[in-house]
Amino acid sequence: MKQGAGRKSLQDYPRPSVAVDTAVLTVDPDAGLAVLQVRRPNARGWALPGTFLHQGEILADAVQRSLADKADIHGLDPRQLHVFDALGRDDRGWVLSVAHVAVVPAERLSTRFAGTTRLVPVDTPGRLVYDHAAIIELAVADVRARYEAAPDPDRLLAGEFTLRELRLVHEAVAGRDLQRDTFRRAMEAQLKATGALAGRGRGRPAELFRRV
Amino acid sequence: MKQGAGRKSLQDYPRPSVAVDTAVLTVDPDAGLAVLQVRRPNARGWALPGTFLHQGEILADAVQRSLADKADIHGLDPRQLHVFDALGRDDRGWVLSVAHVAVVPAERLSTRFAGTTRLVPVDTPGRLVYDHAAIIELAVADVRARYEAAPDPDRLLAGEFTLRELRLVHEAVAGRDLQRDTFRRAMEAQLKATGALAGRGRGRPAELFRRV
DNA sequence: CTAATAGTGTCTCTCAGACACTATTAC
DNA sequence: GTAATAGTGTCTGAGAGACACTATTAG
Repeated sequence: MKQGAGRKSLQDYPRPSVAVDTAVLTVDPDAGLAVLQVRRPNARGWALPGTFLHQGEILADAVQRSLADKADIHGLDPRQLHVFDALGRDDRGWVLSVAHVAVVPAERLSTRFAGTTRLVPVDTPGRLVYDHAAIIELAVADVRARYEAAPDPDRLLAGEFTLRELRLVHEAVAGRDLQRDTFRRAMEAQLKATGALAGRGRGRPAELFRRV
Repeated sequence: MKQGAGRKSLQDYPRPSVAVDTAVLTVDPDAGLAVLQVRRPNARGWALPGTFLHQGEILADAVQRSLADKADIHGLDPRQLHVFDALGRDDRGWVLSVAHVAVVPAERLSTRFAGTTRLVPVDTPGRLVYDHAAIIELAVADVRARYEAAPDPDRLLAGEFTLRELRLVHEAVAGRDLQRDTFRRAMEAQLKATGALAGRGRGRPAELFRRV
């Protein structure tokens, strides 16, 4: 049905609050693929970092702000996953949440607030609020799909790396071992050999590669 | 930065308007894969059907309502694609738009409002407002990916159909010819033969299949 | 009979997976 | 020398693409 008398202006409609919630994933040397959680500010338990969208702010900026505030993490490249819009999902009222995923090297998480944040393996995320378990599942599926197609698309590794280093990152993301020779042949086409050798450690020195 | 004195409540933040915009796709006998457009109500040109989210409404319901109102189309199964949140994207103010895609059989579009709607091939969508060209691209990519993996996942065909009928639908979606024998072998594993024959038309009668 | 469509046998090529071999280092 | 790691040759099996053959109908 159209409005009866004249056209409703934008201001006449009640508006939902819009929030962002982010699954910040990293490859932890101990835990493997892990997700950052923050202590809930006014309640018990843990949650994904999130915030309400401020006026005149785009979603990606809200994600960055929430992580700067809650965990002192900067320079993220968040990707949208899904809008969660169930009516009863937030007891504070009518809140839509735009779920995001961001992948950062573990070193960049070193400055995070120790008492109010934790890193948890994605397979055992613990008891979480709202739709946060579903967000983690979407985030993991997204990152795994992207890492199947390209060498370290989220730049967990710096400029040059050996195929062993690359494979260990991909194994952590995939959550399973990958075959050495098959992995090399799949990735080599998307890499550029530098000619330089890694030299450190035992065994034959490995060649260093760069992304194409 | 946290708020200085006390905790801001939900009501203290200005909120964006939230809209939905939907690319309704169909396979038209003439145009192939086509998208439904509606005349802009208070301006020139054409746009994807959309509406503002009403209070206490979920996104999928807003999509259904906008299509019932603007084109008398019912029973959609919309899927979310992306949130468009650029600040200058809507001159009516601060509006987030959640893009959706829905696929419907061409017959279901027969009741659409003739003067205020049109069906346009997805390759030549014409000049559109806002981000609507981008929404169509996302919608087409989404539907093509799903039709590569499964036989007619959006049920453009009714219960039983021949492999020829199925292939013609998939060719329209893909926008290119598909090889008859390869297509059959790929899809047959995901279908159940009924034993019945189609009988109509020239040539050897084709067997009828159902989805698994 | 011919034309048209359905269904299938089969060849080739590519590629993932797997195994094994050689190459180069530390010790 | 042994242990460890890097790099590669090669076999196998699955599957996509392509071609061609047979099968069944209308006319």
